[in-house]
Amino acid sequence: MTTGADGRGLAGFARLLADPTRAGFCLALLDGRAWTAGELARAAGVAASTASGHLTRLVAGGLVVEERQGRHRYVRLADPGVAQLVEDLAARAPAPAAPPRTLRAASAGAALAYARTCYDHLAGRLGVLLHDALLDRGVLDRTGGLALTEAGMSWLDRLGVPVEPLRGTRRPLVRDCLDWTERRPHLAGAVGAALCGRFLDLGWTARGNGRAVRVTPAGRDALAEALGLDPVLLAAPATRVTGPARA
Amino acid sequence: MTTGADGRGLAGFARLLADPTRAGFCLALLDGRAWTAGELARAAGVAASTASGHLTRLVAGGLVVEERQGRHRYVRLADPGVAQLVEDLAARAPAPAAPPRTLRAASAGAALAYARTCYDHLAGRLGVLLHDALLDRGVLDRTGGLALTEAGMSWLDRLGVPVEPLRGTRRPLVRDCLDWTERRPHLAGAVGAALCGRFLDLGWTARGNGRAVRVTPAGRDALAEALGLDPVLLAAPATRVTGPARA
DNA sequence: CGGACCGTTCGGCGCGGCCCGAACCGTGCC
DNA sequence: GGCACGGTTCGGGCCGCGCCGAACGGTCCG
Repeated sequence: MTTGADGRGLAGFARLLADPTRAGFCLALLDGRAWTAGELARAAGVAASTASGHLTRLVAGGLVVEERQGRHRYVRLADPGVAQLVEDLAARAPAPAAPPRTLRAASAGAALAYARTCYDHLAGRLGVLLHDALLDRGVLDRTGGLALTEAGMSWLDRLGVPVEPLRGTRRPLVRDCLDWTERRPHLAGAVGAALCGRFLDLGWTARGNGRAVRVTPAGRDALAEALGLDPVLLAAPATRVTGPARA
Repeated sequence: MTTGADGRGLAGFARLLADPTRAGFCLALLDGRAWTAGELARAAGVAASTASGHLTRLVAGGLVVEERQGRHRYVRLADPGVAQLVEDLAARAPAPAAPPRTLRAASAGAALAYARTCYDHLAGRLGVLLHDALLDRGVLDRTGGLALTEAGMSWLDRLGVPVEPLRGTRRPLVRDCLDWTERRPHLAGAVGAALCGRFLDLGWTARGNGRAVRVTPAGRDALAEALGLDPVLLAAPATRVTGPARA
């Protein structure tokens, strides 16, 4: 019943994340997509055989689920709870001693700081902007905990995101998620995920490389309209020089 | 900024919990109290020298803070966030293969299943009962996320738990915490912690061994009154052999 | 002042697990 | 059919680290 009065269960579970390679896998999977075993191996810089073993352990431990298609082994985080766990742990982990910032990392960082997915919802400046706008519009309410208002439910409905189907799950409708780059909360939970998906479906946003997200030209005006914001606020990140990142 | 694109930071942090002894320390510290190094060593069944090294690592990693008094080294979890992290991880960890239930563990388990602290708030049947009663009384509201109502704030005020001082912190006022034994949510967050402390201050509850909590005779009537419940519901755990099967 | 007690440091031992390369299997494509 | 490719399995090497006991230092107390 209680999951082990001694620490063996907890330790065994934590050990899954206690290896740099496995931890790197999980961080990569935070983009919410399914990766193949080989992609993860290359991204982590280990041999395919090594990656294979790690994935088997992660699957056995319930952190990750796999789906075999032909000769590929697709793998993704088991559920949003796992994603949150990884985020929480990573947020507390001290930065690994003088991160060797390459130029590429820095410019990728700029795109990520502007907008990215946090597992399955929006993060970065865009995520925080969304969160703030929803508070301003009365979609969310914060007197005594974060909650979705009545007005918010019809707002979502008009956007094509009916709330009722989201209720069934054990997942909270709305939840705070502390933004790494902004150090302020953005919107997570079932509604946060549904909104992120809806924006992609509508073509208001599109995925960039990795976890990066960009706002499409059409999305810029539509989002501003829906949120009651000035479109200027949704301008792309500063590195306009090279044009928007490739889709 | 982002805490390490590679997994080294995360892995190093997770490794703190990846050892059964250190994990056991953290689980013990979930009672919210400060333990001495020796107490933890005995509880975990390791030599004092071993425990000393582990504690040094936990402190360096920020999971635990220490306070030296004379020849004692007192240690406790660094903050509620760490406690939540440990709880979340432990809840996901699979039970460690055939837990050797001793008689003593079983009877201690009964007390714990009735009422215990979950770091700094109430858990167990009592914690879930509290949570449900607060929903019934309209102190909490669950339409669209867990939130504290206006009525709830004045209810807390009458109880001697002013809400305003709780707002300053980054901690959410109210938060769900999944109960290990009941498999249903109980109340965590700043309000959950304040209530737990207030009940102890008022003498309505008292600490037992470890994380166990009991309701005092006076507290039984006072709690029932405050929550609008039948005092019978607050009866002690089933020393009464065939109590209702614990859900 | 001397003894009891708590905690730390150090040396040494042994296990576990992380890594790779090589060989093998199955799938998909030309 | 034959080749390219993704993934897995196996064996071997290596390093990290968790454990203990012994010795030492600091604190409290009689």
